[in-house]
Amino acid sequence: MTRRPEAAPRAPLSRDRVLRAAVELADGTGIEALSMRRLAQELGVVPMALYKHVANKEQLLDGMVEAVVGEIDPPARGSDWQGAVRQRILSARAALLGHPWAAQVIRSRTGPTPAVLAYLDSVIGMFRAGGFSVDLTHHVMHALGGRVLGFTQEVFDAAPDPDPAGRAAMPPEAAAAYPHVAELAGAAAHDGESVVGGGCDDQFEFEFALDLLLDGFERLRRQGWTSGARRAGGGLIA
Amino acid sequence: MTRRPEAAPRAPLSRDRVLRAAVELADGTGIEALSMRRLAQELGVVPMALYKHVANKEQLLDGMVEAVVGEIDPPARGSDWQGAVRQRILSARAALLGHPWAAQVIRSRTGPTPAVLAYLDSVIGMFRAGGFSVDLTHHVMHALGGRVLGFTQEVFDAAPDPDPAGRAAMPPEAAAAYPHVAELAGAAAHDGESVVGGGCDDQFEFEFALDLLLDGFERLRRQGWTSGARRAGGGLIA
DNA sequence: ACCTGAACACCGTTCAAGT
DNA sequence: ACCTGAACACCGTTCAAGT
Repeated sequence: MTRRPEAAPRAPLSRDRVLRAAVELADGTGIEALSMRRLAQELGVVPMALYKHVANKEQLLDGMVEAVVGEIDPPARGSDWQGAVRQRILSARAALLGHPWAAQVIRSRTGPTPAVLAYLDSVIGMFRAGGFSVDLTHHVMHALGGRVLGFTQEVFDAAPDPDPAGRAAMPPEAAAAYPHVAELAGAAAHDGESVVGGGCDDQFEFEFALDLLLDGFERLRRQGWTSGARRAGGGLIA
Repeated sequence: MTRRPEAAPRAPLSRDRVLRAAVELADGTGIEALSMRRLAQELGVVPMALYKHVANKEQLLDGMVEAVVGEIDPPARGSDWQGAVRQRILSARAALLGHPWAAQVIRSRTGPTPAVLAYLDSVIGMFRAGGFSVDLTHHVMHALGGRVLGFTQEVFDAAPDPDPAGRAAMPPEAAAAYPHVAELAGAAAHDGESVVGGGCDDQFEFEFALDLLLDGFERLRRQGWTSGARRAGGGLIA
């Protein structure tokens, strides 16, 4: 009996195989269920075997981010800056949509990985090519924030309530205490939407905010905006 | 020897005392160091004693959010909607600035606590009073996202590098690979600023994006915007 | 009835013992 | 030289035993 049981086809471990298994595990069971021990079990190895390919869990998460950011489509050629940036950001969003854990993991990193840097570099380049000063480009990138990588700045991370009845319903005493929230929830209900954050059309909301910002950027660029007007007090259009 | 040692003045535990100690501990040592066991130790009690006052750690975090949101200044009277919303959001930001952990804890909650609901209700009410339709108010709240509670949608959660030399320096090979990032970092360096996310004037960037959005909102309101134009394709100002 | 220590089922990572 | 099991220092929470 020297033959190993064929049910456990021990393929040789590699950094790539570890990362792909980690992404798959996080996609399937959620990021909070991703542990070194659980991942090792999934790969049929002892936990310590993973440390041959990643220094620690932080580096594992870095590698997972690289994998997801690598899925973003390359820039399209031949459009104005606004179309180019819009297409690129919506590609980033599409890539991240398949990995619900990605946004929070990216935010938890202390710095950009090479793939993220390359992506940011290309977006910054689009603004520069479109006639934005370095100064304005800087602030505009801040204004986009995480949206540049396709994730929305929602107040809560909660998944939308899968029960339509639970979405629409708001207890009468709550509706009385928070009339404006109730009004919003009520008006959105006939669209199958609900209170801010739950059951809304995320894609529409993302594009609404993105376009509002991009239009504002274009307006500032045309005006030759510089940050010299800092703290001039209040609105930008005074 | 019936006297207890005075060094351990065992004040009676209460929900309020637990929450205040938790906020203090998170402020001082970071949210990742906040554990039920560590908190109990800080209060001089056995871990299980905490469960008399909070059902579990999730409810502890909810209570901490309530405490921080309770610090937000009440609305000011007698300004236009834009000034009122701006003041309220900057108050929220000021409250959260003292608690670096608050933004990520709020995002991790699955739903709004009563204090958060009351705050959102008041902001929604300001838009409605300012002449915004329910429809536009809905999308405008989404566009603000977490910014409505004062936290910025930065790509990374990293604290700025405390070493000024480390902030300005970018290795030559990195500068070559990411020229646009390098240009931004270089131009910002003389201000004591750096690559996107590190060492910048956060307050300025926050207000820059906030005012850009508020100005965009006002423009849509004046135009009588409705969501009927959904997916008309591309920019909002066509 | 109240309180609490031990225990359970986990973590990420170190390290020494084994081959 | 390589591999790995046991161990360390933690978690949040349950539960039964003690007063």
